[in-house]
Amino acid sequence: MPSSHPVARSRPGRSTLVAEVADRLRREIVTGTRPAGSKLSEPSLAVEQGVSRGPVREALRQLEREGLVVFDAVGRSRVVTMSAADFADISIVRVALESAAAAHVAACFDDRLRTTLERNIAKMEASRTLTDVSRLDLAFHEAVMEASGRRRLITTWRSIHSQLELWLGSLHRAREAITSDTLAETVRSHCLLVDALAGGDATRAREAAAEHAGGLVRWAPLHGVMPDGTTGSPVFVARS
Amino acid sequence: MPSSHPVARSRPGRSTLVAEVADRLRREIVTGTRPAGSKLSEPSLAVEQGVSRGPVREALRQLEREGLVVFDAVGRSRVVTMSAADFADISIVRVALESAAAAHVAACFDDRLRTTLERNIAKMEASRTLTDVSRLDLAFHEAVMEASGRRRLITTWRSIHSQLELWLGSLHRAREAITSDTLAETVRSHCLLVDALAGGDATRAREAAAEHAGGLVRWAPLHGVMPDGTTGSPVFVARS
DNA sequence: CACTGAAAAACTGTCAACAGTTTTCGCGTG
DNA sequence: CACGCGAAAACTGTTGACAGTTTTTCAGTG
Repeated sequence: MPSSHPVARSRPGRSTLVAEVADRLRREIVTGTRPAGSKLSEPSLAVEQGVSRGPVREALRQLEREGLVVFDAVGRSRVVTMSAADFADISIVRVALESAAAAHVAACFDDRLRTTLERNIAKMEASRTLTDVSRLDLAFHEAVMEASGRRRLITTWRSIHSQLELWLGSLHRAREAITSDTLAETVRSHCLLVDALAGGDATRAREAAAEHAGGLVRWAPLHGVMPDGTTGSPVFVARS
Repeated sequence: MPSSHPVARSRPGRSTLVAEVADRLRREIVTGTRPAGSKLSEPSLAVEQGVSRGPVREALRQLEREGLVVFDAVGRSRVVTMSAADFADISIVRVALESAAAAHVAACFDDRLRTTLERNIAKMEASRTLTDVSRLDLAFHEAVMEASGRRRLITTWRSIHSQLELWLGSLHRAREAITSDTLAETVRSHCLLVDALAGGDATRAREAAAEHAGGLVRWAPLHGVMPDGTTGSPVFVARS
């Protein structure tokens, strides 16, 4: 297993330049090396990364698509600034997509998937940092999405993937340890989801996924630390 | 009301060159002027549209994001080829997103929205071609999505918008007339959705939206005409 | 000291050109 | 006639340069 996230590189066989720039920049953004709101000028990035403006331009557009970079009306780009409201926004999309995927996965659940997921949960139990848990959580859901076999569901989910990483990362930088309570709750929640998926009932799986992802919404902002370091009350998501 | 679709142009104040190319190309693709599978070479497009390769390149990447263009492993681009399975795929995402939006819209439904939607339905009743109905249908759902006020829900929905247009367009070219039965059913379905939204019950609204969008899945492929002109049986979507 | 305004610096949009690779085409051969 | 095979054409990835515009700097002024 690779140590880096299974991030959505561009097409595999392709020229690696724009992908390299995008990967490096993505990492710098999600790790906080480039803080929210930082200016991203093409010439600076070009010399920094030792390439010309072309690839930088394309990389920035890709990161825009991933929601990590925003362009203003004049064409200038900055690292996105996310508020709790934005996180709620993202979570709505996440819940929608993961619920749909769960309903389909329930219909094609097999032992191979069970093994993958349970192995992931086992690693989660052995984790001691939020960063590790987060990485495993993302991998867990990536596996579920892929199991659904619905290509566009997956690509759409991936398009918000990085934003989740960014938000969670900003949370973790403020609070790296994880309590055994939180960990146990996380593990339990994932086990429940696996059970629901294994049950083969689409409706139950859908609801379990919604509950699971919704749990994160209720939990994450309650740490009270916004990505910009300020504290604020989370904007809430109406649950039906 | 503008005669052209309220398509997702790039940033408004921006340089219009890449947006222009993308818009023109998009129209040519969804209208079938450029059939599925057509090669799209940067130099040809550049001379055709009287610009250099740069803007063409960016426009192609944007259309890739919209799912209208695909790149192979070598970097060559073609107009996407959609199968009934792809349409089912897209519909899954659509149902997921529109259901989520409906749940949120139910909580903030007002008379302004009601007027917009009912006016749209009225125009629909007066339509005589599938093309017109489709355009109004898309506008209807765009209005609902926007009413949800969830930015990422909207942008994500927009990212599959063009693919729906492409699929429906290919269907319509094969069969331009619309029976009064189909029209009545369409209108009825939209009215039901409005009622559900107006009801203020998130769960009911969510289900109504799923039912509504799901109806299209069951209906559209049954015309039996695939975008490439062949006939085939639709791949089906498991409903929970 | 705050403020105005012009000059300078920086940045984006666009273009044309080059290098390496892939595809296409036509020719010769079995 | 089918089939390799090599040359030519075409295409993508990348670069550097130029024009127009925006932002920043800074000197001069009240």
